[in-house]
Amino acid sequence: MKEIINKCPLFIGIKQEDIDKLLGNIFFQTKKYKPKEIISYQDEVVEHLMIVVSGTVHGVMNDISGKALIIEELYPPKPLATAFIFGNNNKYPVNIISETESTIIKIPKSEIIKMMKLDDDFLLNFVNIISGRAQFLSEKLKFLSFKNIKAKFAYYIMNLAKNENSNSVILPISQEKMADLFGVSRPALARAIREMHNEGIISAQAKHIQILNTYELYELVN
Amino acid sequence: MKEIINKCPLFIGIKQEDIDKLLGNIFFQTKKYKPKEIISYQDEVVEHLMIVVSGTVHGVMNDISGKALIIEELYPPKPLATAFIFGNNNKYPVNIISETESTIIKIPKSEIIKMMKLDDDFLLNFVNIISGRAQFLSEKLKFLSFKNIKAKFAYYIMNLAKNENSNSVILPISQEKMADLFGVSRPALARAIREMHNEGIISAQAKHIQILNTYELYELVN
DNA sequence: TTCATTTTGTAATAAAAGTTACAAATTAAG
DNA sequence: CTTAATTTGTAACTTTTATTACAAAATGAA
Repeated sequence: MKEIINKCPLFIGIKQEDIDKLLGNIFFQTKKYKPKEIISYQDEVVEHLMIVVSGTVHGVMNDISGKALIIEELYPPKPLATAFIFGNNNKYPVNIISETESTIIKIPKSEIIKMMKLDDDFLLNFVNIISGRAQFLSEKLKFLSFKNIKAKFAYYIMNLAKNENSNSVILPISQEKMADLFGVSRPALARAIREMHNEGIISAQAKHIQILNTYELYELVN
Repeated sequence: MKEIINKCPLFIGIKQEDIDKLLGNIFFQTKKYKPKEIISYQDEVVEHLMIVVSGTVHGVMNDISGKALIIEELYPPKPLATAFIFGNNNKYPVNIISETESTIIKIPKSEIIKMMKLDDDFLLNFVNIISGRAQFLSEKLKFLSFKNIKAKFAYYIMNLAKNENSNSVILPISQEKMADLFGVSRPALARAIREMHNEGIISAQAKHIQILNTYELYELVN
């Protein structure tokens, strides 16, 4: 179990002995769950930091018909709902269900604060994780908030081009996956690409995209 | 200036003398900016916590043509880009521009950590703010991922009804704001509500909504 | 190389949502 | 209570996207 815990993002960069000291100074529980057992309910107030140390755990949204929509899969040594422990709306965004037999460490909120004060690295890790989450969501939201598919694709290839520092890029994923990332249908994405091609803004040939008119591409994003 | 600072969300609940002690123990700059002066650039690495203490500051996305899209307006005593100081992608998501004459306190990253260790309430405030940000974004993202406006509205009133534990709810915000939250146009939202009303799923009269067919409402969400 | 599989290109049609504009209803302020 | 301001209801029309279906091209495995 120790090997699992010190691979947990919360303890990255902390020496084994410091982790032991940290965990020795606080109160926490280790709890086992059976397959399909509910670990916590959507909208329940989050009182603990939970870390999966064995098994698989699912974040699930249920509808009334009993159909379950798996939102997230969590494996050891992932901490759970880190960004939902504090804040003004600290409730589980989904049901948390043990998929297999699983073991979970539960650390109460008050003890987390203690840990942050005891160890600079833990503090930094914790703050980094939550911040990273906000940043990821912010980026994702930016995508969804573009007004149409052309804008999304324009933004996407502009980012690729910026990283490559070149005017021609090779799409690293299939249209299918890209459509999924953008939250649109695949033919609609293909059509958007085709139209941008026909308008002379880009030259598109399968995965090979060349930016022909940077100005117009920028215009599309807005 | 003191009165401004102790109203800052980061210092809420901290006694004036403790705030003084806190700020006395760390290094920070106070900087003045002229109207239209750029405070920091999009994609620049965030090195400081900035707090607006006078004037107005804009978060702005620029396109190549020079047109500026104001993303956010910031007034005293708002802290700036709190969720972008730490994390693995800690860059300004937008350009930060001083709209008027403005004064800004700049606290280096390392000093923030010091402050978090010096004062429990500051630590909690900071963690609460970035967590709240992640939660806000997560909620917003959930909305955007529903397949149409009816689904968004159905989910929204189901949540209200669950909290109220009743079949009839009173919308707590205007359609205008709701449309904004959903990322849709206001008339389109009004139309969706009207159609659901005509279909007998709900009864809608201004802010008063009554759920008539729970099953169909659930169906809409999926 | 050849054949099966996956990915991409395309089109027609339907559904959803945006835009604009204005009237009716509601709310807030004096 | 009256009036102004805000919010809500509605309609016509346009744009965007989804859906379905199939052909062409690219890829990969035998």
